[in-house]
Amino acid sequence: MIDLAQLRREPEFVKAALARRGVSSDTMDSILAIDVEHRRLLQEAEALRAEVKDLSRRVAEARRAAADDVAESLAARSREVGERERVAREACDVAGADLRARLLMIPNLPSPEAPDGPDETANVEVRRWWVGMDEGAPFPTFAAHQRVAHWDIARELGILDLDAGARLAGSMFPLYRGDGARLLRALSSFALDRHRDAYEEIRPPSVASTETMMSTGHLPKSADDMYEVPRDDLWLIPTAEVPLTSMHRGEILDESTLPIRLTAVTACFRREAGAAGRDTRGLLRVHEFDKVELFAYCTPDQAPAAHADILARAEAMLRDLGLTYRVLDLCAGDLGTSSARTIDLEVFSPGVDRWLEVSSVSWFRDFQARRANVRFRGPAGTQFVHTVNGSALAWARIWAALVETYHQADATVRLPEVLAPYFGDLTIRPRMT
RNA sequence: GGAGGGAUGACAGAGUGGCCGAAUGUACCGGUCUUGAAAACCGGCGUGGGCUUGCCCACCGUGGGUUCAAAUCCCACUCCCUCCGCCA
Repeated sequence: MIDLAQLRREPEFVKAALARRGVSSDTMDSILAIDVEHRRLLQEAEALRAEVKDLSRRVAEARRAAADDVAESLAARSREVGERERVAREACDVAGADLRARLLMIPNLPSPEAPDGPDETANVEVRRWWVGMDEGAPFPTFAAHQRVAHWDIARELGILDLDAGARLAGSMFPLYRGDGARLLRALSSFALDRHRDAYEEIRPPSVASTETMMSTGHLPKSADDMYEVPRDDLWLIPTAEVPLTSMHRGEILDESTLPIRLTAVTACFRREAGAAGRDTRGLLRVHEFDKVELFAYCTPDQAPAAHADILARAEAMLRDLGLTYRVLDLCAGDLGTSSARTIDLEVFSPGVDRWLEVSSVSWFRDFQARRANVRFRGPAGTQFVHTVNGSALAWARIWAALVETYHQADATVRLPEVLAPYFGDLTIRPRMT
């Protein structure tokens, strides 16, 4: 949630920032108008409330003085004022609820560093990396055997059964088998071990309450993108960011404990409601995938370094996996609701000949912390923490990129050395069954 | 799923209708004392909101209700503990 006090204090600044991501100035003006009205009603209700309290106090005094008739007349007056207070309070609550509902729909202010632009076409490519680049090698051309789509390779090797997944849950719910399943397990272990030096491993629930979903900004705006369990008022998490952000909800942290850095592997569930039929072959876009997330609660001062650390770790993993990737600085118009700045990592998957998003490293400033009410106590008093997070990494697309990149001329897949401790024999051969 | 007990400030723990936003202890911060520290003593010490910055309002798990007045009474819900049942 944006800071209402800031909106009042410097409305033109906030409007200008939000205009960069398509929020109209009229929208903000109507919020400001409701805020004025809400405060007027609040003052009215509170003044009446104070009067009721004062009268009640005098009732008690009169009772103590055994002046029962005085007490009764004071009580009668208080009843009357109380009735007016109830009316004022109701009007105030209506305005307050309206104000809050509108504020919840307002996205975060983009960071000044985020480039201008209306949508993903304006994202800025910061750099590319490929094996051998540092030694001056040109962007790879990829051999013919690398130009085979992962779904074809996977069928041949028997490591992915999309038909079975569809039978179980519908299309875009992949079922991995054999070495395909084992590869996912290896990737998660590889990532979690790698970040153990600084990030505490968490295994959170895979579902979250409506309140929890509100904290990260996924609700109310993105309800259509998530799976709901209405009977129990729960939602399947679209990312570990959701539980990790709420882990310390409502707490006041001691500054000395910051940054609190966490990592978790979870299944991530996405309905992909707006993307039906687009880029959905194979593992390009699926409803469920595993992902290792890196996350930090930090002070505003620590946030840039924490954000950079997550980006550096995600990139280092891609390099160690020997995958070709590029780094995109998301423009203001393409940022997620809660984010002030986001750097995406896209891996190049030669068989499908496209860049696939495998990580999104975001800095939310205090937007999520304000919703989740996570603060810290420092020398300057109590203030909201900053949250940052990023994937390291999303496995379905990494799986696809690995299988395509490392597809050999002999039809096997030869995985990168870095996975040896987790996968053993790095060669995936056709299943003998 | 059933029965019972509980939820109060950083923590512990009083408070069962009326100056209770809340005793007391611990922790924490400042001071006195001390060569220094400890102890002792003195003082301070929750969060958020509104405006005429001194006042007002809200917050005792959450949401309703009763009352002139609710931490306190009533109802529902959530979570924790104990026991029973079921169970990977």
